[in-house]
Amino acid sequence: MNGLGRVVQRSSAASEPEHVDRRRRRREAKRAKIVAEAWGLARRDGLAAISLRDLADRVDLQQPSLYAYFDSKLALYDAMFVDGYRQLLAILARHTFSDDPREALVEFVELIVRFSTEDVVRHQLLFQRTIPGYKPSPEGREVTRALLAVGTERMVAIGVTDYDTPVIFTAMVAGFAHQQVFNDPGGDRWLRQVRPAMEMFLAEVDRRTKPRKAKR
Amino acid sequence: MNGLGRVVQRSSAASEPEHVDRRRRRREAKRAKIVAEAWGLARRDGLAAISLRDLADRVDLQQPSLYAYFDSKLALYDAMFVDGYRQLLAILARHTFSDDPREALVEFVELIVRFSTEDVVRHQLLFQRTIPGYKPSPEGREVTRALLAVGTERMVAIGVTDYDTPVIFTAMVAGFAHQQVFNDPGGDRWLRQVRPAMEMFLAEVDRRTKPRKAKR
DNA sequence: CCGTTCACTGATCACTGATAGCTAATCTAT
DNA sequence: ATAGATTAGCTATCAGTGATCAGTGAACGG
Repeated sequence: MNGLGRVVQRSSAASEPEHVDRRRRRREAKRAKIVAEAWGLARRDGLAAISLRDLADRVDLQQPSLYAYFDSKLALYDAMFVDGYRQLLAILARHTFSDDPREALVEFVELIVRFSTEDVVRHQLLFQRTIPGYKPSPEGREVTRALLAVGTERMVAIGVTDYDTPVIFTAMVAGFAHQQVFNDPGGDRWLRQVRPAMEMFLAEVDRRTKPRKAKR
Repeated sequence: MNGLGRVVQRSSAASEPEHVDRRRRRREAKRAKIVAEAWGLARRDGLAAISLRDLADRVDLQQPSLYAYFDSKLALYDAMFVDGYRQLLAILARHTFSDDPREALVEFVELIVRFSTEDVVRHQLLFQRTIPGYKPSPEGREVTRALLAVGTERMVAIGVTDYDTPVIFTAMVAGFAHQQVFNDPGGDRWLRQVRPAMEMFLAEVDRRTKPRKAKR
């Protein structure tokens, strides 16, 4: 090691001295803390009722300091949006799906419905366009695309290759999640019907994929 | 007619002189005007972004005067809620459904999906819990109950009598409306799949209502 | 040790929904 | 016709909101 160890470090990753990295890490951690507290506030007061002053209090800052972490309130919502989708994607990635693709499909839908009921405001932000000026950022669009990919994977697994069938499928998933969240918050009235509904859907898929007599 | 015509009128409807009625009518008309302008503002700026000052300008009032017509902003949202459901109920009442109850079911769902896409913010207010403190008033709950009654009627018409099948049905209606509104605002990607989806649903209903061999 | 960047603050702005107190105009009853 | 009451609207003001700006002190770099 020569006289200035960190100079060597820096040369390895062009203009990235270690303490700068540490600072960035601290900053990222605080950003995450803010987002986490924002979820808490949203659950308490409603998604659209988050107050930046309340939020600042919770993370030991003054209100204007939040603007060092987020360009605007909408940017905060966007961070929450991305965070929420990452939570769902993590759950899906963690889950070990059944080998039977039909069973796996049921599990997939049930996971999404359960995820939605776990946190109403999260469901609102992720699946409904409720905040007036908000449009997902490129990063936001990427996580939604990632979820779509997981869904497409499940469609392919049951042999769906056409364009129309997934349209019906997504409507059903959205509908069950929505109804469970808003019409039976604490219960499982719609969740319990996911399986029979998916069996109905799979019967339809069978009818479509093999038009006439074929055993499988 | 005697000397004081309106005195006679008054006696006819116990403590309701005609000019009082006229005042009430004027007041009711202004209330309706306010609600109508509020819809316009909501469509322009977003449902949660309605400003009472903007709204007051549109109906030639000062902002505090709105409180003579609505106790609070939430009360305004409630009036819009009731108004929106009445619009939908009117459409359903006006429509002459097919004699074939299965065809009528398709029409029913398509009407609702079309209604939703006609006005995104109306769909938001009616079918999603998006305004933080808002809970429908008794009047609001009544119009939702009225819509439920129409749906139940359609279920009965196709021979559904159990408890679970309508749960699936409502999820599908909600899902198609939601997806059409938010994932294909101008188009008809989900609307076009309502019919095949309903045929799938009706096949399932057949399976459930006549378990084994029966022709019909 | 000097200069720069970072993290944060206090003051302030325009705007929001809501309330209080007032003023005409309109209607009621004598 | 006129005193009293009700209605419909106003101005002024409140606390709270998101956003902006100039400034401060500490940490870091050469």
